[in-house]
Amino acid sequence: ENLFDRSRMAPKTPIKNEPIDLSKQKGCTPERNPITPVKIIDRPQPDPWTPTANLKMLVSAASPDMRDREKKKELFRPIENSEQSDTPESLQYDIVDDSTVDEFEKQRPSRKQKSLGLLCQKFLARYPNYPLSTEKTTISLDEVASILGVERRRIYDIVNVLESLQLVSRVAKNQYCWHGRQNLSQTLKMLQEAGEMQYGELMTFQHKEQDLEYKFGERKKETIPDSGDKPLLDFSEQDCISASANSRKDKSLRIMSQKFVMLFLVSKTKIVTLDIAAKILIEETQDTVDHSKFKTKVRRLYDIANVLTSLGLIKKVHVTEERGRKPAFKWIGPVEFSGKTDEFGGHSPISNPLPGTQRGACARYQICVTGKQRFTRHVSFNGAQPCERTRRKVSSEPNSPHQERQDEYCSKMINLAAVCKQKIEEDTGTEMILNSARNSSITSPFSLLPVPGDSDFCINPLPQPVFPVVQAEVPSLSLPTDIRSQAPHPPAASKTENGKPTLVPSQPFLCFPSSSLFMLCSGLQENNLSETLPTAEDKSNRNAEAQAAIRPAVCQKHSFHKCTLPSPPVDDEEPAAKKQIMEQSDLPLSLVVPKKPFESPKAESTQGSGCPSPVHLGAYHLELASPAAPEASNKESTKPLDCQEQEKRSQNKDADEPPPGNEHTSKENANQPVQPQYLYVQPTAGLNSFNLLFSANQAPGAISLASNQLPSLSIPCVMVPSAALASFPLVCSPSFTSPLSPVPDGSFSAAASMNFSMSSLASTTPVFISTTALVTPKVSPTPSVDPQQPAHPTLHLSPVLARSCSAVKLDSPVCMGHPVTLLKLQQPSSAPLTPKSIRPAHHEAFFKTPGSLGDSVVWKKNEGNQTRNASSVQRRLEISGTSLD
DNA sequence: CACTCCCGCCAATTA
DNA sequence: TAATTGGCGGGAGTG
Repeated sequence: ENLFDRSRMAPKTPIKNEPIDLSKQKGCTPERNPITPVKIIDRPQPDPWTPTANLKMLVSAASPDMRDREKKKELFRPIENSEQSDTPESLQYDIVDDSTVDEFEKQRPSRKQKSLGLLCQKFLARYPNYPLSTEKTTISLDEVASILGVERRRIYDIVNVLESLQLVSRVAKNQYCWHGRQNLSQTLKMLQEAGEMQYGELMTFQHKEQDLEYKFGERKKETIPDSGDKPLLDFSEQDCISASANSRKDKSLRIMSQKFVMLFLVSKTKIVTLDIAAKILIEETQDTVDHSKFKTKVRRLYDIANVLTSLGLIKKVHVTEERGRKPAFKWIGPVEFSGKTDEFGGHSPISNPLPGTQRGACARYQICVTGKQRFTRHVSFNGAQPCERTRRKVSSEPNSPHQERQDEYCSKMINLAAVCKQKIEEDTGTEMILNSARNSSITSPFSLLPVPGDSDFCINPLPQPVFPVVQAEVPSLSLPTDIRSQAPHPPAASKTENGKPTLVPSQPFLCFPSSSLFMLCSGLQENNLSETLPTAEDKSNRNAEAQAAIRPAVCQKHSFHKCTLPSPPVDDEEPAAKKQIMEQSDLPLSLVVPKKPFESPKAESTQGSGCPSPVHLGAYHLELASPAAPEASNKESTKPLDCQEQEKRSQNKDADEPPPGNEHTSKENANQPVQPQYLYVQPTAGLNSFNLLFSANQAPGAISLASNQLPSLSIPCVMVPSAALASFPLVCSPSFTSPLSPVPDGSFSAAASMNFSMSSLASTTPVFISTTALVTPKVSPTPSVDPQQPAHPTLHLSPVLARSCSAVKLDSPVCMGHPVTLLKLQQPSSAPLTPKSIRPAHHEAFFKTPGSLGDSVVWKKNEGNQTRNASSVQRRLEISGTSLD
């Protein structure tokens, strides 16, 4: 509406106003830092048009500033008027015309005219929704305040909310940078994910407020330790600035705004009543529940709601309940964030390389979970060092071997993934997946794994056993040492698709924006990590050979779809067309087929997936590679595994393994230890910071072809911020780490299902996930193996996951990051930790918030938040939870 | 009267 | 110390 009006208005508005209007509209243009445009007209009439105005004038008279403002207001009016005239239907404006202005009475700005919402509209009208990426529009608070004729205080209200959605960011003292809605979708996605973590369960029951409240109450208890106000996502952090700034009290308005939005995104009904929102927000805060607090909260919510309404994200509605009708707001903004291309387009700041570069200190994390979902986060480290470090490494190591190996692994992983997908599809049914995908609520936050929810993931059933390999081409961009170069991949990849369309017609695996995915398979179980590493390298060498084998990976369209372009950083964006293409078939992902021949070549690649992000792997890449390599390094792993085989294996293992959770224990009894496989995803442009490691092991198991059961899928994955990697060589150690545990594999598989907690992600802290405690490279043998072992001392996260994983948070809560978060995947065997674990995770869990909530209680959470988060995540992951079924 | 939510005091933060 | 930010809640406008 605004636009509409504006367009009309623009012409109309008198030149004088121009500074204002013009700038706004066209404004996209360059920064509009109009020096101080305002003055222009003003001087003119001081007369107050309304009595009130007079009073104000008098009152404020004291300060010259006020006077100016008043003047400004006057100036502003014309604009307002014009709007009105344009849109008569709209609110009632007393003022019809400038002429009318004369009359004070009429004019007297009604309260509505001064409403924050209207003010916000005016504010928004000044800036383009989708400013050119190249142009940075800066907003001067003073200027805006004067132009709009309001006090700065009001502008803060608006800006704070906008900032929470990243429509603007504060760059300096009175200066804000206008981003427009470019990132809105991403931001919303993030919030959604975060919200799911936090409120997912609650929202499930949202329709029943009572339930909600009830749950909330429960949750409250659980979460007490919660980080509290800390913003789940402190977008502001993206700006490095924030790092230091975090300190600031809490920016409640911003945080509240984010939380409020989260509630909508998580809510199935998309309707949130004010009182519930207020209660939730208050409780989280742990504030006393006193009535005054509540009232205050509600006031704030109105403020926020007004702004959001202006943004067209929500609208006011009323819900009637027994008690009567309550004010509520309905989300009318985008519900699904598939990552619209435009949104993610390179334009988006996030994708934009600049941010990264600009802020040396900040590491940016972008994760494209399912292709659809992409999570971006900027993390700021204490120093810039991390970044540099990373770079250095990258530059320093161009090693191909690792990559190659990775490729192999990747291929395996891919296969697994494919299988998993299939499974998922089978289990869940594509439709469901899609649906779920649509519902933001369903999607699991941060889960890297393909979640049933995600459409992206849809897997096509592989008629045949999965093949190990598929390789996707890696975009040149991606790795300096391009894998491709190392190993010539047969163009075949595409062929693979062609050839075996059946296999993977649409399996989407994971879509990563990043250019490359690596799958690492480690074979072994037996090797210690340390050993592994070396081996991996060795293998890497081998890889070259293997590479020959590699096939081009096929990307599934579906998966890609969602992936769309993650607007990767700048560096190399490929033309859109190209991108698309990539999506379909070439993914940046490079999947390497394991050398081993197992099986059929066909396998599939389908997955592929990747999102095309072009981009720079650069520094990260190297880092990743190195670390990954080690993991990958299992000799065994090298072999390509047949998907099926793997599955079977896994299944077998599962079966073997006592872990309670596994429902789907495979029928097959092969006891082979599963080789741990990892899928390594390089952080490409899109992913910048995140490295993902997936353990293939489980996947296979998880995915039992035979079984339709969802649960089967568990893919272990680890996300690690590149930075983290830099610091830490390996992130994940699946079971293999310990030769100790033969079982481990199984366990690992169990572990496979991963959950990420938002918090963890959010936090700068790197996350480590391992079946065994990662921390110590050496794994304690015992733990893993022993099925009977009691739960680890570590916390149990979610009931579901718990069995498979325990997350431990070393340090601080999410935001802060420094501390490393460990997620320990418990080995299945050991898993039995908690009774909970026993419970099998069901697919459903994904879709629904499990009643697990209750279970959640179990958590031990040292750290409320993370724990909590983890749990929620885990729940989602459940699916993956191999062992489960 | 219940909703809304404007207004601006004033404390916390910054510059 | 001055300026900027922004929490907060009184209380007024609306319906």
